[in-house]
Amino acid sequence: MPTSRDPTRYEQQRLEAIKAAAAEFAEHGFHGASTAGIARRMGIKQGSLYYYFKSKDEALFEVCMLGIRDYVRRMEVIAASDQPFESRLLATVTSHLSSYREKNEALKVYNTERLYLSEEERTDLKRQGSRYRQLLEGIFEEAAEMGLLRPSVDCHFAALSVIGLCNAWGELIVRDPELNVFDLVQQCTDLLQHGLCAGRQPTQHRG
Amino acid sequence: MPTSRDPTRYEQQRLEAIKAAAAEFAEHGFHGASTAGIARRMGIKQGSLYYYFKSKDEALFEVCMLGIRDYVRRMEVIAASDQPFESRLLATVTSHLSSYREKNEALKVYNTERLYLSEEERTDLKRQGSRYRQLLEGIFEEAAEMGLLRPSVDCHFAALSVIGLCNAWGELIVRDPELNVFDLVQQCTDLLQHGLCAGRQPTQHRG
DNA sequence: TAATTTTTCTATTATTCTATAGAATCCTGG
DNA sequence: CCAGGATTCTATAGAATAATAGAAAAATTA
Repeated sequence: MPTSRDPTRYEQQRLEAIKAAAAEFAEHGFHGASTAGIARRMGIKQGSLYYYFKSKDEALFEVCMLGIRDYVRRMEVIAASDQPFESRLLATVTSHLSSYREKNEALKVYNTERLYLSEEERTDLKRQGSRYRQLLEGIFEEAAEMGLLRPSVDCHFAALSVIGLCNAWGELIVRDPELNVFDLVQQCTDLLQHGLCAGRQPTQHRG
Repeated sequence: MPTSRDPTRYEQQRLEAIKAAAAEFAEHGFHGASTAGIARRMGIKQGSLYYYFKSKDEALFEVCMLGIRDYVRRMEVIAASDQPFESRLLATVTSHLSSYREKNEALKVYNTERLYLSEEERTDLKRQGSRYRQLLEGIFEEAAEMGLLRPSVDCHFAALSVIGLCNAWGELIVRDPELNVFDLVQQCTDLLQHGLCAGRQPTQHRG
């Protein structure tokens, strides 16, 4: 007997279904994927899937949610920490790229397929995505106030560039299992650091 | 009567068909797009499309080819020019981002849908894509030899990062018509320049 | 204008796939 | 073992859509 807050078998299986859907959507895209394929990955029949999902759309929504949830959560932690800017940037890139190596197909699906959801379904997701960006942007703003960034750098631009660069490498990581994520994290962080930060001397420039 | 090398009406219309397919694939993805939708954009009926394409797959292939052809061509020009490194980097970013603003939906389709093509069809495209990357990598290698890059920077990584960053911003450019591409080009180039290049003093280091 | 070629249309086939309904099976507690 | 609920299966309805064939229309040439 499961105690009051163990996951039900239903809940467990539903999670399996979401993961199976994530894999299928990541491989074939939402429209190219079939419910039969998802079911096959779970070892059940196509019709049985509808015990866990109301529709294929709902499956996509759940996959996207799964993809972004942890991702945002980790950023919450990084943003809330009192580490210096450089460490936070490193942590952000590490978290982001590791997500992809951990076969987080759901994150890839979130990135590439979410726009096929209905307007309403997307607003929920947008909240999460925006939160991520804002947290990251906040980190840059703090750094900017401390004079750590070059004055010409726009924080909004910086945040989106970090996300964009990491997603681009993420796609490559998913496709090529040989890629060394550790090296990549170093190189990306290095690129961003030099690209965004002021030189060695903190440029104690004050208007 | 068209002279010996004017485009035939057939060729013109076929190009229209490819563009219509590009728009449809860009909006709905390859599998989500319908041949009826492509035909509607051209103002013809669904069945008539097959006068120009053997199959939907062929349409995708042609769209991808259209997307990457000019793109590579422009890089050929940039790579062959004798301008200094900084100008070439700027030109690369400008060319890349402008492609997206010019509603080059085909390039977006190339980026996101090409993996749904058959193995053989993809090899043709891969040649083009690799060429682009190699040309860009070559530019970085030249710069490295001249000591313009920080020694820790890997040229392969640099090239892929430029492409990745530009594609990421490209997606945003396509979705948001308000975005000022000119500003963006500046900011991206700035980020890359500082991120990859050695400091002001060209580090006249010689082994 | 008549003949011929090019282009488009209509109608249809064949297939695929989502979603549903109800039967069958499995599991659990009594 | 039995009863009742949870889970999965089979079968199918219903819709969408890629691709084909042959007729029709439009354009071109003689």
